[in-house]
Amino acid sequence: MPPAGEGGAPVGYDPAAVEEKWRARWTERATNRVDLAGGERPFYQLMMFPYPSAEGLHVGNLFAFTGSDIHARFRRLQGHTVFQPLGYDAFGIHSENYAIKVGLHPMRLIPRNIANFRRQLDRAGLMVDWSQSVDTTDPSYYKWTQWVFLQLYNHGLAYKKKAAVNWCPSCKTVLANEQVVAGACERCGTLVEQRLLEQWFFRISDYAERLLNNLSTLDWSDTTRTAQRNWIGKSEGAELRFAAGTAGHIEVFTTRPDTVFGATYMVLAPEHPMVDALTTPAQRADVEAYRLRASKQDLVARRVNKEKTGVFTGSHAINPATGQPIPVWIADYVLMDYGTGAIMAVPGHDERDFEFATVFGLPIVRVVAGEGEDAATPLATAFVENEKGRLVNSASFDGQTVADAKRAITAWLGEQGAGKSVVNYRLHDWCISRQRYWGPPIPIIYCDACGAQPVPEKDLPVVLPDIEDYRPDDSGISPLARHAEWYHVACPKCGKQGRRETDVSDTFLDSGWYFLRYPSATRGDVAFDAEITRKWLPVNTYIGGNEHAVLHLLYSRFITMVLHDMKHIGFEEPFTKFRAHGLIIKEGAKMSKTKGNVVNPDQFMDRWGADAFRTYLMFLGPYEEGGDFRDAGISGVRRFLDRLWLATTEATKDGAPDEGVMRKLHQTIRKVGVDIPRLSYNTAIAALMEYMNTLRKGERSPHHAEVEPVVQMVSPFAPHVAEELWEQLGHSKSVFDSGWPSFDESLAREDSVQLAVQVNGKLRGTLTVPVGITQDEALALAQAEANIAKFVTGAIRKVIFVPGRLLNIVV
RNA sequence: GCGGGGGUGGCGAAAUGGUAGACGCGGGGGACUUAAAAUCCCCUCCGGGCAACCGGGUGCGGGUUCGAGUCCCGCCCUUCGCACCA
Repeated sequence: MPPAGEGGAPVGYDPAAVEEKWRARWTERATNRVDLAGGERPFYQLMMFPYPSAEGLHVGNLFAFTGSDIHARFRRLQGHTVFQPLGYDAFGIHSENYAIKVGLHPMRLIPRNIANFRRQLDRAGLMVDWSQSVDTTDPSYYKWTQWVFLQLYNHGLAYKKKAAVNWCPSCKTVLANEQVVAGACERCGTLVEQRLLEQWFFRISDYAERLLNNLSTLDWSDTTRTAQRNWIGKSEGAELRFAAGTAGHIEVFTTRPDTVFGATYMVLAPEHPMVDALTTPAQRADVEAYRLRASKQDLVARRVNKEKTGVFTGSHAINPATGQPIPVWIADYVLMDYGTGAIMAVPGHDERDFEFATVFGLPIVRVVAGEGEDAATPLATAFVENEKGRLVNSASFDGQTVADAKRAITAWLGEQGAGKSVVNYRLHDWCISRQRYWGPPIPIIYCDACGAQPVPEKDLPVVLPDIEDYRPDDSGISPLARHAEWYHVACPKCGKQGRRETDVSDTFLDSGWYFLRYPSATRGDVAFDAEITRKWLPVNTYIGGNEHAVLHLLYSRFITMVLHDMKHIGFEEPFTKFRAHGLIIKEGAKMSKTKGNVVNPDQFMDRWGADAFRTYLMFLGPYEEGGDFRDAGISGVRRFLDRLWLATTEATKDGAPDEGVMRKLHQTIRKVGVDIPRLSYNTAIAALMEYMNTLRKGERSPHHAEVEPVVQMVSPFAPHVAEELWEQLGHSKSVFDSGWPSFDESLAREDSVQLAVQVNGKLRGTLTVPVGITQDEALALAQAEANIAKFVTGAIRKVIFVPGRLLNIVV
C-alpha cells in the first residue's frame, strides 16, 4: 500500500482515488463528448462492439478495447477530433439460449447485462462518447435494421426461397453455412441436420466480384484479406452441357475443360433436381435408398466418412467431346451447393474421381501426359500436375498445353452450344432468416390477395412483442407465429387481414451497418444523417477480432456497397484500415466459462488499478498477436507508474533540464510516436520504461521539462494517472487536449556512438567513436586496439563500414 | 490435404541483412534504514577462466553473403483458418 503523506510531503500514488476522481471529472467536463458537427480533422476510431454476456466483461474484451482506446487517444493528442463510440450487439441466439437456461426473459436479462458491462467499461477508462451509443435490441435501433432490410428488398436483393438449410436440433434453429463448423453447430457442437424451409436470402453473391476486387484497395491485415479471398473462392472454368436423353441436359462446372475427353462418367449430388428423371425403374429402389441416407446424414458424416459411395442412376449422358455415352451416378461427394451440383468425372486427372472410379470399376482414361509420358503410360494415381502436361487421347487437341486446351476446348464446345466460360464463386447468398424469437422481426406482411408486401417505412419498427413463451419448438416455425394478436395484421396494400413474417433476422444484419448509426444515433428521423456521415465515414481505423475476418466484415462491406449503389452513402468500403488484435488465452486455451479459465478484470483493477492493468495488457506482447494471460509481471508495470508518480511529484523548475536526459527524451518521443500507430504498444511501453530509468537514474530529481512530455506519452496507456499528474504539473485543461510532445531531431542526435568492430564477421570489440567518423579513421582506431589488431593476421582484403553501426575487417 | 501465423534465456518478449536477448518478471548481491517497505546501484544466455578474454548459441539440415534470428531450398514441431469447392 502506498505510504501516507507526512508533513506536506507528496502523497504516494493511489490508483483507486485517482481513477475515481478522473472518472467523475471526465463526466463533469464531458471530456469524451465529441462535437460531431463542428470537430476539426475528424477521426473515426471503431472497435467491434461486444455481446453483453451475463458473465460480464472479460480480459479478452478489455485487451481489445484498450488497444483501440490507446490508438484513439493518441490520434486525439495529435490534434484530431476523435470519435470512438461503443455499443452492444445484444440480439441473437447467445442471449436467447442463456435466457432460456436461467429462466429469465431476454428483455429483462439484456438490460441487466448491459448495465454491468457499462460499469466495467467505465472503470477501464475508455475514451468513449456514450452519448452516441447503440443497442441492437432497442426498437429505435432495429427500426433502422428493418429499414436496411427494406432497402435490399425494394431493390431485388432480398428474396425468399425454399432451401435445404442447416438445422441444429439442439438450438432448434437454422444456421448459416458459416455457422456450421465441421458439420456441427458452432455454438453448441450438436451435429447439424438438413431441413427444407422457406428462407430469406440476400444476394451477396451478385457482389462477389466487387467484394473480391476491392480487397486490394484496403489497408487491412493480409491475413484478413486472404481469409476473405478464400471465402469468396473465385474459380474460373467452364460450364459444360451433357445431353441426357429425355431428361434434358446436365450442366456441370469444371475448372478443367481440357480434360473433357477423359470424362468417363458423371456424378450428380443426391439432392440434384434431375435425379428423378434420370433414374431408371430398375435403379429406383437403390437410388431412393441412397438419397434417403444422404438426407439423413449430416455434413459431418459426409466428411468424416471419406470412403466414396454412390449409386448408378441407370441412365447415360453423351460426352460432348467424344460423343460416347457415359454412365450417370449419384454420390454424396458432389455437393449440391457448389457449382451446378453435378460434375463430369475425369478419374485420370482428379483424385476424388480416381478414387470413386477405382471403387466402382469405372474406366480411367489418360488425357494429359507429363514429361516422359505418353498416351499409353498407365495411371497409378490421378495425374494432376498441369504445368508441363500435354494433351493426349483428345483428338485434334493432342499436343496442346493444358492452358491452351482449356481455352480451345471451351471455345470448340461453345460453338456446338455445349459449353461456355464461367466464373464460379464459393460465396453463397446470405441466409438471414432465423426461426427464433430474439431478433428484429423481418418487416414483411403476407396477404392472400397481394402476396408478400413490405411493411411501409412509416410503420417501422415492427416491434418484437414481449411474450412469455419465446422458446423455439421443433416445428421450425418461429415462436412469433403463436401470437395471433401480433401475427395477424392488415395488408398494407389492400387492407384485408394478412399475416406477419414470423422469422427474425440474423445478428450479422444488426452488426452489418452499426458503424453507420453511431454518429447519427440520436436521430429518430433517419437511419443516418447524410452530412454527418459524409464527414465521419468511412471508419478510419477499425479494430477487432480475427474471428470476424470473414462474416461480419464481409457482410458489412456488402451492406455498405448496397447502400452506396442506392446513393444513400458516398463510399463503398466501410473500413479504411482494419487491424485484428490477437487473442488472449489462459493456460494455453481460449478463455471460456466451460474451461473455467475466465479472468475477471475487476479483481485486477481492484488490486493494481485500471491504469496499471491496461498498460500491463498492452505490455504482454505484440497487440496483433495476443498472448497468454498470467499475472506475473504486472508489478513491473505498476512500479513504472509509481516511479512516474514520484518523478512528477518531485519535479523541479529550478535550473535547466539535463542535456543527456533530453536527448533520451527526444529519442523516446520519436520511438513512441512511431510505435503507437503501428499498434506496437509493447515496445512503446518498453521505450517509456527505458526513459524512466534514465530520468530516475541515481535518484536524481527531474526537471519539469523532462517530465511533462512523458506524462503526455503515457496518457494513452494510463489515462487516469496521466490526467492527475498533468494537473499536478500545473495544467488546468485535460492532458488529452494538450497535444503530442514535439520531436526535435537535433536534440535527439547523439554525438558519439558505439561502433561494433568485426574481423571476418566475428565481433572482436566495440569502439566509442564520434558520430561523423570516416571509415579510415575508424579503421585506424580499430587497428590501434590490441584486442582487435591481434585478429587481423595478414593483409586486409576488404573493409565493410556501416556508419554509426559497424566496421568489418576482412583478411 | 491446402492456406496463414509462430518456434530466440528460468518466464513474457526485443532486434530496417550489421554488437542476439532491449524492456519487464523471476533470481542473486549491495547502498539507505534500528528494522521493514519504498527507492537507488550492480550481476543474471551456456561452457571455460581470478581476470583480460576465449569458445558455443535464435527448432533441424543445407545454401547465399564480408556478415543471417532476419533472405533462399529441404525438413520437424506448434497454432489458427479452410477443407470431397469439381
